[in-house]
Amino acid sequence: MNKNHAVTAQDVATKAGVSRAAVSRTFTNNGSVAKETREKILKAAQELGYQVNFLAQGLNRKRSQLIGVVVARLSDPFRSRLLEGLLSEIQNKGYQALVTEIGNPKDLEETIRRFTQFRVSGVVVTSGQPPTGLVKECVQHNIPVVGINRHMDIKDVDFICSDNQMGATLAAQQLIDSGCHKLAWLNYKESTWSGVSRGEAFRNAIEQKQAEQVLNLIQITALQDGYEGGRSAAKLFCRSDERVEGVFCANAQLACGFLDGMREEGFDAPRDFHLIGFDDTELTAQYSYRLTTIGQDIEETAARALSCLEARGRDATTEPRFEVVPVKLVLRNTSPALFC
Amino acid sequence: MNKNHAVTAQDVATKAGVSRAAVSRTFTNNGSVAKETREKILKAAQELGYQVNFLAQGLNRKRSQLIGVVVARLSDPFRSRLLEGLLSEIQNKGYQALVTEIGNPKDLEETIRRFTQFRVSGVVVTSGQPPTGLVKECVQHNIPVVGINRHMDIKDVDFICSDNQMGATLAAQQLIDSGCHKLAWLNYKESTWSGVSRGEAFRNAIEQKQAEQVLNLIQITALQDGYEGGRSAAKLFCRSDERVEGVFCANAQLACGFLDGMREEGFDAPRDFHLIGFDDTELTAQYSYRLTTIGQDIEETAARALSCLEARGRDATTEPRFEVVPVKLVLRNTSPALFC
DNA sequence: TTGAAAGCGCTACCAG
DNA sequence: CTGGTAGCGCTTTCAA
Repeated sequence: MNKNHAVTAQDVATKAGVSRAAVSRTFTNNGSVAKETREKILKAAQELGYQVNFLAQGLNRKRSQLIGVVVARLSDPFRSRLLEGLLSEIQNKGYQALVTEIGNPKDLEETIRRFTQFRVSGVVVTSGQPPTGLVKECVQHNIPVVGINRHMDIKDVDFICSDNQMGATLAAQQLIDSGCHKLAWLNYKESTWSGVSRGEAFRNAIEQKQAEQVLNLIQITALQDGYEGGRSAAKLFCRSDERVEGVFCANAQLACGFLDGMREEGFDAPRDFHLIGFDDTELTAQYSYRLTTIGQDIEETAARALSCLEARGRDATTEPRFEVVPVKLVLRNTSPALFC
Repeated sequence: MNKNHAVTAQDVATKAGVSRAAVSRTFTNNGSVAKETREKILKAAQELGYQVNFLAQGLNRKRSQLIGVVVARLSDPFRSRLLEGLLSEIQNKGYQALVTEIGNPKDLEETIRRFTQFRVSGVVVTSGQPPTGLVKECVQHNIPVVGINRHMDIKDVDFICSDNQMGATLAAQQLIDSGCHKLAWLNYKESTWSGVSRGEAFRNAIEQKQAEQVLNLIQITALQDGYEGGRSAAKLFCRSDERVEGVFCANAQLACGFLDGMREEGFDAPRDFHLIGFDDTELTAQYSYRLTTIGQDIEETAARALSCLEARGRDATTEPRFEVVPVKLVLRNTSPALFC
């Protein structure tokens, strides 16, 4: 077999009877190598089982083919779907994902620091509010940063975001067309930027429609996030005297919880009210929920994120982008299609 | 501010008036450094914002503080929970996770190769059957490998596995104690080792009980995996003449799907039959399912996986471990607690 | 097109 | 305890 020691470019060079510079060139498609030489090298490498040492390569280039990904609460199906999409895109582009989960936003600092220590080629933030200072550090280190479904006022950071405006408008349209007049917006008390932004867009959409007919919009606030938050919100809501005909939720987990909470209280959709959630996940499609949702285009989002990273990697002074990815209305049982 | 160039150990050394060897020592807690010197260095480092370059460090040590994690189908809540647990453990122990998702088992080869190129400190395989040859390659490179919820006959690889035997026995016990005589085992046609193993254990448990009373066990085979697999299996099953009182499923997704499929056909648990699934996830706890499940101890599993990696990292010739993690029965609505 | 050589930033050994 | 030094394996000018 092979010697116990890992096989290096020098080994290949020796075996092929060339310099190790030539080996490097063939493997990085960088300099020019005579076709014949190249083949000799490839053959030798093959036989020896040579593989580039990424650590050494990165050290030299001052840049690894690693991409840092910041995630949180993977138990939320949407978040894990997003991670899945990112992983797939990252791998397709020939990078490797360095994934860090942050429990509380404070961890983000240490995380990003770690990323820089690995000289990552880019950082994707899908959770937490990147502390401005830290991101600046990345920018200083010349590491591109892209945020997904969030926004901050930081120079030189790109953002990819689902079209909350469009989503809210589609939802409002659907609810109103279904004949709902008493509408509600359900969101978590300490919602992220995404949630807030969806709420504002929904309110705006409703206000526009108010020119044509009388509409009523209330706000339901969940004290927790996720499924349980939605569920308790529903129970609390039922105990109030308010009634509502159409509900739009900041995310799918909240929506599923709300639906279940209402069911526990004896109400159901679409019989007693209509319900639309943001984030189309496997869960929302399941028979017991069949939630009408706003579907985000995860593949597109991931693709654009990577493309931002690469663009800014090439030229750090690119004009910061804020890209909006179209969403679509996925009609299911909780607010069914209209047959007019 | 700082010079544009990243600050190196040499910069710190110069500023502190020591050699860069001393800097290295303080930051790796390796050699011995006078307390005073150490403080000088730390201070200088602080002021300069020095951070170890992990690429250089890894290159030297021939080992990075990276741990490779192989995952698949993160859309399955159990899998994403497991990843979450692993990430948390990996980070707590001071490593960073290099996560790769593999679509089909063929990708595993390239993946593991990439891992070795980064000189990872270990590899956790949560999906796919690691091709023996590849794992051997890791072992040759002296990279510890641990598999979770799977098993192969490879020398020098450790395995951590939920106690399928115990889970199946608990499930059998519960169903029988609830008065079920006609039992069924539901699994995906091309199930992984875990599923198969759970099925065998269930069969055994039933057979043991048969000494005491007349029991009947049939097998329901899902043609797809996951929720949809369970759902179609239920529909198919209902169309047959078979009837069943207690069903045990290889995993939670299958179980949820089966339940929904049965509901679509007008049956429900626990009214018409009892149902127990493997994998306790957030989904199974939700009101619309409230599935009785066998709960795996993910934190414990992750902790043991890491501990195996570290043990084998220290001494590659450790006796291969096959560790079994206890599970527990989580009683919910689909097979409620007995009050005897 | 090719090879020699100068590092990338850090660790670890060895002598002092 | 400390500093000098020899690499780790690769990339990338620079001449030839």
